Amino acid sequence: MRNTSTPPHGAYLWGKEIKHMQSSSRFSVGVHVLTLLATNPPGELLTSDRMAGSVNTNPVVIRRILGQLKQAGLVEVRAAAGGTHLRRDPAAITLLDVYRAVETTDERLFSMHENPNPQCLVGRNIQAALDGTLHRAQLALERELAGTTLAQVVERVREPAG
Amino acid sequence: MRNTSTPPHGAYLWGKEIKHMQSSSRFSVGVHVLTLLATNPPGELLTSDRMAGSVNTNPVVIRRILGQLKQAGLVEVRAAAGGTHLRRDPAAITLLDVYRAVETTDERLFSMHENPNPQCLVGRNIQAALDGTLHRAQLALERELAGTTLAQVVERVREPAG
DNA sequence: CATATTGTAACAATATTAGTTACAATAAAA
DNA sequence: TTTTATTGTAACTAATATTGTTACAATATG
Repeated sequence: MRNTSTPPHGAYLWGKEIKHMQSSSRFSVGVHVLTLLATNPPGELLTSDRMAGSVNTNPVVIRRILGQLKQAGLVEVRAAAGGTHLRRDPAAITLLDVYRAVETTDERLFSMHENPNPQCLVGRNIQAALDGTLHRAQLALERELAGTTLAQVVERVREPAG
Repeated sequence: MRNTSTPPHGAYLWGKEIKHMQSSSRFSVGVHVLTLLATNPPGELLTSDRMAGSVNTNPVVIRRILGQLKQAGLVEVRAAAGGTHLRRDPAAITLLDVYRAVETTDERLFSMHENPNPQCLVGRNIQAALDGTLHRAQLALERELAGTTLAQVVERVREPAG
């Protein structure tokens, strides 16, 4: 019998201790929502119900993601007879901003098995041996996401061919 | 009521239609196992029980991953009084090989919400607008994984400081 | 004050993962 | 040939994440 009391596996880089990285559709929904806001006539607000109609989901799902985008400073949400609008120029919002805003549970791409046997050379050193590569892999991915702005997405949505 | 019959969300690039990308510890366990095999005296075999002792998990978990590594041509597994040994030089196995071998359920990093409203400009074009960036992000990550070999991991395990 | 909207709790359904037990199939060794 | 250790795999549990849903209090706008 092994691992009866300890958690089965754990996180990789950058603090927090949550288990899985479960890439969700939150990221694409987040980009969708922000694109809607960016293409909305300036000054006008959008309700979660309207946005849910475009994404084709439940308004609560939109509100949950809006809450994350709000916390990241990307949007302002007004209750009551309100709605949402962007707080930054679309050219100043990158896909990495969105990714980081919505993928809260575990920002790492790789999980590590938690309790390798320290009496074994490999078990003792495998984590440190992998750390650098996995970190670089994550950075490479984030660099790509940081290279696309919401303004560019809007442009491509407006001109699908070009 | 929306989306009552269709699956809630779907995969992104490259065929297959499975739902979540749930990055597991299978990748790190796979690398751990291969590192054990690479540091094992040549000619000798390792049993799943021995490897489970180093990883600190159940032998069946090891055998499941060995099955995937075998299918990818990285190891040869012999039943009975058997065990496992590498089928390639450690310098000819990259971390991308391992990643692809074990992350079978969904090799994509990003999922897309599946049924955006086609009557909306954004809903109609958001997928295509995101496709290129997400593809490049995935390629950037894979390029990093392809840049580290099992031989390098072995080296770092043997000399943790350098 | 009336009202539309947000924020959030609570729950169901689904999926993935790690861990576990059990056992038939297999091949090496005695 | 028999014994035996090991693999391969099915079946199950527990934990967790996610999406969708209902319900309703809080809120601010008009």
